[in-house]
Amino acid sequence: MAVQSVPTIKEMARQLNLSSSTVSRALNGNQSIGLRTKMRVKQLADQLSYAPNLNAISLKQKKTFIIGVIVPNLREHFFSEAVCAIEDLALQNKYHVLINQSQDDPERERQIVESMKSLRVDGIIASLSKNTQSCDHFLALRNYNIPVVYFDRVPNRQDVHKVVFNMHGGTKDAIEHLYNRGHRRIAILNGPESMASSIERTNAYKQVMIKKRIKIDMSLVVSTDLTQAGTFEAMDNLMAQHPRPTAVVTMNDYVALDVIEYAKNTKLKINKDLCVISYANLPIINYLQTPPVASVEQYPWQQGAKAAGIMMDLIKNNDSDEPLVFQHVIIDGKLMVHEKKKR
Amino acid sequence: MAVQSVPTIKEMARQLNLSSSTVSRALNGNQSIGLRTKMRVKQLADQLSYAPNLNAISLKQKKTFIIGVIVPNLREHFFSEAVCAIEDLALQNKYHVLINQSQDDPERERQIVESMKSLRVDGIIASLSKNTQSCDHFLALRNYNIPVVYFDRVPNRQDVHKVVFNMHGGTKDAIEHLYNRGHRRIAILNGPESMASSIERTNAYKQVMIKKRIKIDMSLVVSTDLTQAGTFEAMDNLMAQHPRPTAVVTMNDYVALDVIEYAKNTKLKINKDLCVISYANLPIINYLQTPPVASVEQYPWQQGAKAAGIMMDLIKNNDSDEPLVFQHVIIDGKLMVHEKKKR
DNA sequence: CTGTTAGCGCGTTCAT
DNA sequence: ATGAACGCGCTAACAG
Repeated sequence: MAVQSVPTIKEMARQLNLSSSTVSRALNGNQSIGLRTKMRVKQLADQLSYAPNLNAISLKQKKTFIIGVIVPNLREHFFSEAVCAIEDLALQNKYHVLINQSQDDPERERQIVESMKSLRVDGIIASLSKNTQSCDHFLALRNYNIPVVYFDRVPNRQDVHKVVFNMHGGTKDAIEHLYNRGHRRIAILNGPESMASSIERTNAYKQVMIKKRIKIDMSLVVSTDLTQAGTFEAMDNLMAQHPRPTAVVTMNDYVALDVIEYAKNTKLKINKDLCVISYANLPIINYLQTPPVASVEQYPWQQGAKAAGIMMDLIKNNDSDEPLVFQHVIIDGKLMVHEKKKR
Repeated sequence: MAVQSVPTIKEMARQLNLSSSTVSRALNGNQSIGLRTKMRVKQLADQLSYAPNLNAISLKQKKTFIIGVIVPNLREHFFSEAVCAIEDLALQNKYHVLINQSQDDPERERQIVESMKSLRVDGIIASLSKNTQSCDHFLALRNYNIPVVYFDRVPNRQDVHKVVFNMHGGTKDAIEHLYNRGHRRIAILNGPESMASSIERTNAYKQVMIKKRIKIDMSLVVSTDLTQAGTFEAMDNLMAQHPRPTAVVTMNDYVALDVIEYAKNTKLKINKDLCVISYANLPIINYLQTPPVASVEQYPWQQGAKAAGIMMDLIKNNDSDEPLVFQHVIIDGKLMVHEKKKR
């Protein structure tokens, strides 16, 4: 058998003795094509399982119908959930989705942005890597009119579109919940200090403490690298204090798991000796013997969906002359109390 | 400010009073370009943060440098891990990765394949959706010379490249481990009957039973839809038997979690009244009060890496005339026993 | 109704 | 050392 050349419009035109534009029109449902011709073309296309070459179409239309998505990683439930939402919405709008993980490496993030620029994606939805300082690589996309919508981990500037979680409100709720349960010495287990979420948690903490007229003790607010070892070390330091904290608010459920593990190892009773509240509300929390007393739900699906929605609007109005307004959306959390199940 | 046109070779040529071919050559490090010109071009490119249009290049070279990846979902640790490996290997080889989730929906899987075909990806790495019966949509890719490598959930045919887990061996190990601990009535909680893994587990089960001269009781081998409700129902039926099973091998860790939850609800002591072994070896297992006694590690990273490796070979030798040999790689599992930690 | 032509951005001859 | 011309697959403007 001779090497089969890949099906193109031109190739089909040759086989059917037509011009390539006729074939093109037939496939695209143009009115002015004879029914008979249309049928012949469609049948052949079917038989060859023809698929139009999007590269060629993109080149001509200056649109790729691809949305790039950059997230730190997909292992975290938060991001895989957000990505699901984005993928769903994009597919509904006939867009393709190009997902890449920065692995929290700024250099890798740069490369990904560069590669998406080369691919001429129609837009990028991104959550910054943990250590990203500058976002020049994202700003350079403006030369190519590629809009960017950030979510969750966003740059600290006004001239961008972003969807953020209301960390201040969530933390306030968490700490007040603990206060209402009688806790006065409450610790915070933050991520790296450079992360915006760490800073906001600390601010919210201070604010509640002031409101409740409790003396602020900054030795109760600690940063970790989010590893288990880091958490154990931080807990060692916290529990060595006098009086020791009776409650701790952790950066996320993964850290909370490590705190619970730490408690197990040191014979502390979770939610009795040490009360835990975290962020995220992972499904597995429900399978734990001693879950945190509560989690601040961050609604990853909604965050992703909102970001994707903004992106769709931006893309669809990209040629209008409306003055560009930067979208800043804030998603409120909700304190989910994990009641002990009874049967 | 006038609307800035996007940087292209042509545009830069205009600004520099050069021809586009000169600019092209300068950017690609062609020897025959004057140093001075080369510098001028590179500087302008830098200033405009020029990025070559991959669509144009793909059109010409008939290569997109994109690898498509199709997985049922990214929520499962197994798949996100495998995807990480693929992404890493691809990036090392200067390939882009296009990840999509079928959400276990065969129709959506079809659409994704179609869209990747249109994008002219250089190859597809796929794990089939739970309910996919026919893989015609994948076979149609041959018209476009797009190679496919399957992993984990693979089609049951010889004329494809695939990386599979040695389910037979893993299950044998699991059941013999249970046998050695004294269990004689061992149940299997399979996924849908159509899944190859379910069938293989059943076969391995029968084989061990025969070898150990235990009468096979097929009422101990049940299928579920993998939901919590399905698992609870299946467990109700199993535990109603006389004598009831003392051990159960579950499809994966997620099902195992539900079995443990079921046990909690019905006051069964895990690994005492009911011994559990599952597949996957999720990180969270280590945080459970009563983890399964063992898990069959399936090495998702290796599976992904192997599939990506095969794909790279296929792509690089795509124009050679070597007779095409279909790669069938089998990854062996390992029974990981979860010892109780002591401190 | 259908064919011809041109051009999207790029790399690659072939000239000069 | 540089420019002109061509073509990848496709659509759209213009012709008939």
